[in-house]
Amino acid sequence: MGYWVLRSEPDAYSWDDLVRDGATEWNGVRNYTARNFLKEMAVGDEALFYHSNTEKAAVGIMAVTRTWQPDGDDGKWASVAVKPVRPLAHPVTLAAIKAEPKFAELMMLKQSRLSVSKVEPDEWKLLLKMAEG
DNA sequence: GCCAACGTTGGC
DNA sequence: GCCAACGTTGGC
Repeated sequence: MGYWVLRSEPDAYSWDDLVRDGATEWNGVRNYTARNFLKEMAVGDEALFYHSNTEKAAVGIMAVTRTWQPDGDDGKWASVAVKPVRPLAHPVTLAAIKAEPKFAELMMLKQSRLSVSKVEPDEWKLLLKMAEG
């Protein structure tokens, strides 16, 4: 089971949009590192939906429902299908993540511009604890 | 193949 | 609105 963070500007596509849609194709990623992570995703992997820019907080949990398929015409890019699992009881803000020493190695902090990043299992547990504990 | 210039992104 | 980080592009 893999764990991920998927970032989106809520003005462009938000958690509420995903809940309304019931599922979505996570496409439009145009960064090779992020693309490679999309290709690693397996059905059943879980991902936090992070609202960048205006909100700067993780707000919900998604599940991967289909592995990658080509995105765009040139065959270089990839997208996966996701669905909402549940909202977080308490959104986990970027400030809270930064304040926790155990997240020193968290990829979304170390590579702050990456729209798709990986989460280690122990990091995932702690994130959920902060969100729901 | 290297590296400077440039564009984009995201946080503040 | 600004700036830092970083990926991409283009000239050599």
